[in-house]
Amino acid sequence: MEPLSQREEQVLDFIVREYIDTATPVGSKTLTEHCGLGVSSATVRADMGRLEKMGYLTHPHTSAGRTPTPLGYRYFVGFLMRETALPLSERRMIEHQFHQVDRDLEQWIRLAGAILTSMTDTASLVTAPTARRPRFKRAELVRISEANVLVSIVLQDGTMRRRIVSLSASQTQDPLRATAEELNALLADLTGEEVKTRASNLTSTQAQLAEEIADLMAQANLPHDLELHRYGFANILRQPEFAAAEKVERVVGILEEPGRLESIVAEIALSRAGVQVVIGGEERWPQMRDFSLVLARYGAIRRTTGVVGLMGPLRMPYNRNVPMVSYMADLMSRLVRERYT
Amino acid sequence: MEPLSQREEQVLDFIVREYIDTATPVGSKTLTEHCGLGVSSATVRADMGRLEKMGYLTHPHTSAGRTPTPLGYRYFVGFLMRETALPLSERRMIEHQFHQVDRDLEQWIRLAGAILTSMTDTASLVTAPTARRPRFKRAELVRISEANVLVSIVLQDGTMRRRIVSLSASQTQDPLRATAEELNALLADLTGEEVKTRASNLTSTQAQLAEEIADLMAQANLPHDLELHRYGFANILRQPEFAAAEKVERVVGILEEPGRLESIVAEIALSRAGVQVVIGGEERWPQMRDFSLVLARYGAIRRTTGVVGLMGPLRMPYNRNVPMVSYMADLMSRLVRERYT
DNA sequence: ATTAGCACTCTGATAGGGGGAGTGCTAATT
DNA sequence: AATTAGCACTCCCCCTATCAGAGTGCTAAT
Repeated sequence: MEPLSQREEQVLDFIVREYIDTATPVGSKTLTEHCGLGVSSATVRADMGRLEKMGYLTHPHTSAGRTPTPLGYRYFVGFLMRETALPLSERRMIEHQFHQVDRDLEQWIRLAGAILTSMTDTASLVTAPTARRPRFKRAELVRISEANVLVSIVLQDGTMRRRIVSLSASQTQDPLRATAEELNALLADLTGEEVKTRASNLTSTQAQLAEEIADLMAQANLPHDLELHRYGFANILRQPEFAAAEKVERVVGILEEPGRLESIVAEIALSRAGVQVVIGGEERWPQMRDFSLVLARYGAIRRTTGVVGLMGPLRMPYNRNVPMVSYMADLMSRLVRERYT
Repeated sequence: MEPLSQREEQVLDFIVREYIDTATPVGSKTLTEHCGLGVSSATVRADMGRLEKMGYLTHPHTSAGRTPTPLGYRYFVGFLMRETALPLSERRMIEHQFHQVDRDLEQWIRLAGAILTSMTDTASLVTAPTARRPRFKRAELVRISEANVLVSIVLQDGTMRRRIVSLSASQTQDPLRATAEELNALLADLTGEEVKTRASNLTSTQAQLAEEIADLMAQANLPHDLELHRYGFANILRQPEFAAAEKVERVVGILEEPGRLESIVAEIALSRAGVQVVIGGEERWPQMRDFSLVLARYGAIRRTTGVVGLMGPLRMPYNRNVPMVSYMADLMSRLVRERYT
């Protein structure tokens, strides 16, 4: 693939920006008129033809203007859109809102989602920060009935899990409390796998409970247990590209299928640091064909990390949304570090 | 309002059933042909006119057939649709699926939602069973950093809450554990209000923690904290009445607005026992104009109760869905009682 | 390499014209 | 008094034709 000439880049750049703005295919004439490129429409047409052959643009049909392909957007995000910092005034406004709110994780998450959604007019995604390799902190055993015990565990990152377990030997509350204390001493600060191996050395009731605990800890790491909070999906549907009914179904389908978005988000955001932009699913997630994700990890690196980001149509203002997500991730990181260390 | 004659009832009955089936307005001719009413179309037309004047039917426009109004559906549900039990074969199938699955509350909830959705082709709503007036069981204090403590509480019904609290006086883990034990002894089996009054008699750290606990318990009772699980909303959008874009937005809007559905569901289902059918929001919830809810409470009466149900378009097969929800509520009640008592 | 010019293509909006389904009314019938 | 047949009327929906507009692709000239 030969590299793009400077003018071709300018043309692509303008088409992407214009299309993001107007949602209508942009033709050679409007292009030459609106951007001060000193060439005629015919020249631009030739460039457009080449860009199309290289896969950066498409036609909806003969005789409509060009629209960017996912590849075109990717080129734009990678090479053309120089990333600018979020304006100070907006940063101030956001921080102000965080100061208004209780120092409470759940509230931060909700606020982050609400701010992202309202400032970008697309859907936002936020997870709570969790430890990469969670470590056991404490377990609590509550007798619910004859043989049934509610096992609730707290991990070092503050994550909680619970499950009702049927014990093979029934116990009253007092011995249970003793068992819990023993387990807490034995398992403190262990990872899930370590709990599991430790379990094999224990006796009946304790062994059973330890295995349940190991299982709960393993579950906490599964992507579909990520607890991905979603906000503002109605905004996506307001975009003109989702006027068609079958597109709407695709949105709702992705929204609903349990664990689908979670695993995609986990894979993307946890793979690398910095803002990740995934446009149109990139062969890896065909059901995301019509969507772009702008995600960033936040938290204390190598310890507790969460994800914030956006999901929207391909045609989204990347040059605004990327700095937005980037700033929000920084802010959340700062908050988490202040709180958890 | 004069009562309906027998033939008028038959006409209304047929129109509702036919419209539910076909989603197209039904005219006088198709009516006389398909149902063995021994009268001519002109007679039926007269009846239809009267039914329309009384508010049970509408026209989309002159010279289309009639469609039921919300009032028409309500009459149908209340007086015409005699409720039949779910066929034994289906009951068997459902129970079988519950036996396949671990005896775990979360799994039951997910399964109930999935079954309701797949067997009715509409959206389903399920909440976990919670105590009407939750009572404190145990609290756990985990030191997270200098002055911050993770307070996690378990209520008698197995509900869990957590919050990070900044203590005025910092403490190490060991005194915290002692504090927790003291609090657990002091607050055992108290309701939220009782915890609150008890808090005023305590000293600094304990008082602060007890107040946080009372606050957490109060929050657990707020409708928007209901944890309403939603399944199959994509099914609603497949219905022909939601082809229009602005209707789709209304669906997603209701789905998203935090706490909206929760409070509606709470108010309806917790008001009375038995299956509650709310058609078109009934003046009370105007944003539900286009939807019907079929909800039922389940659980151990006066103790732990949850809600199962359906949400769909007005035009839904009530004669199938009501028994469906009714059966599911019975089944869940049985499971909960087996488990929790 | 660029450009002006031109033929061609496709969309989207607009208007017109049946066909069809269904109503509402009236007068006749039972 | 209720029912019915008949008929005029209304409105939707689908199909078609038309036309302006926008944009392309090609070619020949610069």
